[in-house]
Amino acid sequence: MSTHAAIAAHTSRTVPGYLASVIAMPSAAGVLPSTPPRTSADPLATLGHSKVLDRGTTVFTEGDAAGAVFRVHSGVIRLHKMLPDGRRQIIGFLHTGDMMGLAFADQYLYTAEAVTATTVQRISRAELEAVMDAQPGFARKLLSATTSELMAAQDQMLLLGRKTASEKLASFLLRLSARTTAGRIVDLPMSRCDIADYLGLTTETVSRTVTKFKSARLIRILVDGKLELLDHDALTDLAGGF
Amino acid sequence: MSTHAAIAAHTSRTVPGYLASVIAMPSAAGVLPSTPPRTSADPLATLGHSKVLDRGTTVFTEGDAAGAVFRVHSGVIRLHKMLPDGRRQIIGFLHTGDMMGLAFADQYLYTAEAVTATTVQRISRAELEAVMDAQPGFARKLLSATTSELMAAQDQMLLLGRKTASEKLASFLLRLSARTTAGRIVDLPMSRCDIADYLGLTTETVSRTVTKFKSARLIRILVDGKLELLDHDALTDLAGGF
DNA sequence: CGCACAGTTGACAATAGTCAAACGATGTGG
DNA sequence: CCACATCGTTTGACTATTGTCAACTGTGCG
Repeated sequence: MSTHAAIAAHTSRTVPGYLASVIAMPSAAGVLPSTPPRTSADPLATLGHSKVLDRGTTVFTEGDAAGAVFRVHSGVIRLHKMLPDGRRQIIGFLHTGDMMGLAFADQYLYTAEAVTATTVQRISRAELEAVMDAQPGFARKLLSATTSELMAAQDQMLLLGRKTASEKLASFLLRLSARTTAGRIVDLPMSRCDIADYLGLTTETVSRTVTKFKSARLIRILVDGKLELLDHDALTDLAGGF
Repeated sequence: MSTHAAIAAHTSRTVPGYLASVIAMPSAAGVLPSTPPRTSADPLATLGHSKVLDRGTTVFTEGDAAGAVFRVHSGVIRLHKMLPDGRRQIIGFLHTGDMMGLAFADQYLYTAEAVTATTVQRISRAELEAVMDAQPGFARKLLSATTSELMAAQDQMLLLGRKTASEKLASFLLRLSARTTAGRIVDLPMSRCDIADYLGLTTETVSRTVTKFKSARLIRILVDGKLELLDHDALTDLAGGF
């Protein structure tokens, strides 16, 4: 179980807190050449300030006063919740462009930590509110992003409640591969323990299932935390149409 | 397992669909006497039309073209997703005031069915869009509601991924009781199978756990699908601080 | 009255968890 | 430069929680 366990961050949490909203709003860097000059630039671009975080750093902790939202500019962040005895459930992994901490309450509802070295942009609640007031379309963008995140959360409920270990791992790998443009190569920056706590399994079960997939020639482990999907179709069948 | 199983409604669903957003916007009936006349009345009140649904009726099915959102005026609705082999995961139960189907995509991502006799208000996407255009604050209300729903989904992930059968049932009963004002009496309109598919368990395990709670004097079964919480504190401990 | 169905209970099986040991990579200090 | 410590991962043996299959009970409805 979670190596983190130990003393659970069990602050008072009767009040609903901030929650994550993944906002797909790629930074200017990735603009397609064919795209005409955009009429509405990123309204958050000039707000707040950026921070560089080492691997393992905590961005905020469940129960903390929630004064700001964050946007990931590079790297991977994990969000998790904990039970009093230290059992951990990872709520999601955030990549470049994703936002976290968006909500209308006064405490964070989960902990955010850097899986890899990351840069995040901190935007205070006040600033965010100001943008929503100034730009009528912005709230709808946030709504759209939050809605997408909710969809993902519902898929995850199906996974956690009804899928077997193999199905969970297959789904996880396919989702990661769908996220990256690079065909069959998947980047796995997180530990087996992180994967386990995301899929509702133990490290041992994840490890055994990975070994099973290797033996069945479904995947191949590469160097540097990368992995190749050898049989996308078989994995898709396993994952249950997702 | 789900008695529903049989032939799974396995339509094409590569395109992301509509998703649920629970909108706490109590109807005029429940206005507090102390509340001053509200400046902004329910902007959806006059839209669409109401339908009365029998117990068991399907409102919409996963994969259907998503042309409208719905608001529950009375009764209880369940939302579920299915795997190709018929395994079912209930995503949530909706009560009076809750909305479903809100999203920015063209297919419903889950099925909605009436647990009890219900009345629902159907609002077309076009009408909803029009309200968002006309009332700048409305998108933010929807955002707030969607955000709350996402918080609930994240709690459910923790439950599904990390809690034991007893902890799941205790959490479930406490959530239901928190929803109703009537102290220790909880209304359980859904079947054991529904509860099982919501908690990621089987009917048999739910039944056994209920029996265990009865033996331990934690709960008492009443007539007509009602139940009394005899030891709220013990249940809270069991549920893991929630 | 009896059929149908939800719920309960029992016996047994299986998936995943627990505990433990060993392995490999990485980094530190002698 | 190598020994050693540490951490993440893998593998094994065993356990246990939950699922499966099946029978039975109780309740409501035709």
